[in-house]
Amino acid sequence: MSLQKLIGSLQKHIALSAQEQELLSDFLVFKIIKKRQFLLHEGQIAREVAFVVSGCLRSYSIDQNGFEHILQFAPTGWWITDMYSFISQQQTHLTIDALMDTEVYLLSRENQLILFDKIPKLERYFRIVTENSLVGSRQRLIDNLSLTASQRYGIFCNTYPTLIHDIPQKLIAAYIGVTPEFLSKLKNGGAKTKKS
Amino acid sequence: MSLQKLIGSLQKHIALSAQEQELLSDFLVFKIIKKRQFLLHEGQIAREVAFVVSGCLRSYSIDQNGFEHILQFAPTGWWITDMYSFISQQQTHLTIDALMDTEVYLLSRENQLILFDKIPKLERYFRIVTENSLVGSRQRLIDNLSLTASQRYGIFCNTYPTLIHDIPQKLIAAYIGVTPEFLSKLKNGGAKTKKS
DNA sequence: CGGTCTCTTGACGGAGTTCAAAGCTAGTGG
DNA sequence: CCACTAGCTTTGAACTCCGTCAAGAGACCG
Repeated sequence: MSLQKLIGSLQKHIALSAQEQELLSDFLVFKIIKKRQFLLHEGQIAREVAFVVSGCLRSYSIDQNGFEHILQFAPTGWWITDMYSFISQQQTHLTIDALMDTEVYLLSRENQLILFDKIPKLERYFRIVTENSLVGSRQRLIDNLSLTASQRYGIFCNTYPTLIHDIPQKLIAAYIGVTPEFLSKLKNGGAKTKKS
Repeated sequence: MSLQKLIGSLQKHIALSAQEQELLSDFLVFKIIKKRQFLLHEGQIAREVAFVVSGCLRSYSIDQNGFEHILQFAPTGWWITDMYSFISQQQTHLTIDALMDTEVYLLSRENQLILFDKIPKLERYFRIVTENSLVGSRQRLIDNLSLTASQRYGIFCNTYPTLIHDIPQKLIAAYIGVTPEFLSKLKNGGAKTKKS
């Protein structure tokens, strides 16, 4: 059953008894999000964090000129939410939608905090997951400050090898921080040597 | 005593008994880092996380062209380390040094993990601190993808109002992601209208 | 097939960089 | 307390990377 994917992720960091797994599953909600459907819309409150069992979600913000900037892709095995809205229960500035039909388990912040008291090991698990997310976010910040668009594209290909051929190229551009036109020129016209 | 600053930060999120405070303090090391001295050098391992009691630290990476990119400033009340190296105990690519004489409490990863078992509330505290750091890091990523250098300078002034006049301008440039020359032009020559 | 969305390509423009030089500030030593 | 040096800031001109705008060429879906 698909719940095993989530349990498998947990077992990498903590050991849960059968009873604890049972208790946890009572707090989860299974949901299918069809391609192009939304899990979270700007202005709403992120009441839940989602664990992706299959498919792929993305979170992004829309700037004042209407351009999308992708914060995170979440393929199988990843957690995704707007952490700001999730922990403060204030309105989100992000949007989360599905790039393809996607199965998720949802855990509400309310239930998460209850579980932290009932099963302290779960608080440990999420502490570790959050630490790792912070490492990734900080690394991406450094990459954006230090590297050229071309180098960032290379890193994207290494980070999300399964996605490269499965999603529109304009989404990759919105992730690495360039326009779709420029990414296209990077991949094709790439060698723009001045003619001799 | 300066330990009260740290306890005060903890009490914002959790309640510690006198015994627990005592136990915690046995695991902390107080240290003074003079201006320009290093807390962490590229190639070392970040064995500790630091809580700043007074003064200010910064963490930064050096790119292949020798340019510094500042990830974080840590004035009074902030925690700082290289989270990647701290949790993996692998070699760091970051450097942490002091912008002025700075007092810190150091907590080693080893001791932190012991404390998480002895005082689960501390794991909660660091879970919350890490969640908040993640929110800040993700927001900065969005800002770097969406905003102009001028707008990012404005945000810096709001985020670190106490630092603006206390640190060299080139450090602000290295934080917002422009050259010192360009930041200078932003502040002065600012209105570069084409002559009529 | 037709329409919409995506990808490509090119000419032009602009935000930010590079390099260089000169003025300023601040720390250091006598 | 002054002098000297080293680093910081400013300013300018040339340049680069990447964005903008526009038009055409696929690619997907009903």
